[in-house]
Amino acid sequence: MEPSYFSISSLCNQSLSCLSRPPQLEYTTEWNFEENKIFENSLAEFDLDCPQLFEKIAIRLPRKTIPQIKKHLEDLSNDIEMIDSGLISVPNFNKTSETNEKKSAPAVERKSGKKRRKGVPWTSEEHELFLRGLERFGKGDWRSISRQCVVTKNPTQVASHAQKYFLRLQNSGAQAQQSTLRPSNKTSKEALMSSTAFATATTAVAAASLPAPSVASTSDQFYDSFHSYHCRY
DNA sequence: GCCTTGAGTACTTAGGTACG
DNA sequence: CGTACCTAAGTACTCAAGGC
Repeated sequence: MEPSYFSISSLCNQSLSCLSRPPQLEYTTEWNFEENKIFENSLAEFDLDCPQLFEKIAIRLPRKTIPQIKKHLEDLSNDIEMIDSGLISVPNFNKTSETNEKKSAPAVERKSGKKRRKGVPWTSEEHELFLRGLERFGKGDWRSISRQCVVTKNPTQVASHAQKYFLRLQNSGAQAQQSTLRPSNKTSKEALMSSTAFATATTAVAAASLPAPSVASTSDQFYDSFHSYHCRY
């Protein structure tokens, strides 16, 4: 039985009572990048059991109705479940990776005479799958994450990516911590981003420190990781 | 516009550990 | 004991910023 990250029915049954919301703009059914980002950030910020979750998100997404937001969350949940259950395959980036390697990642001659392939940047999709794998299998099970989630990367690559990822989280956490001690010229928005990054980073690092696979316990940990990463991209 | 430099990131490798 | 895997540390590369 695969873990369900959130119970849609319980969420949908939550009270729809009145929270103040700005006057509606023109509603759109398409979700653009910015809206998705706001949506993800909101999920990272609010607990999924939070009362009036959808109303709070809707305040941030004036061009979306509450039913649209519910549907979007449901779609996201379905995607995760279908990937987890193997009903749908993870998007295969092998072809593009190969293409990219040929285009921009030629083998590089090393001092030792061996050839070293130039690095292929991780896409946001790959990192999202990595985070889902991390949530599902826990820190350390890079083989499972590679085979079942990030199929475009081998276990060594996944491990390497994870290593730098957690290092980055720690660094950003330390920086954010410093920024709270030593005020800077940052704008309030930037300061907010730093504090958010610190909060999410520390949570993600804490989650990652748990023995595998118990890390896959709460959806907020998943979204903390998800959120902190997407702040970067 | 070109060069230098430093930060960021992907990749490699050596050492350690768990398992059959 | 051999194999497979993970971790930590180091290496190589890209790119943006700054100086000239």
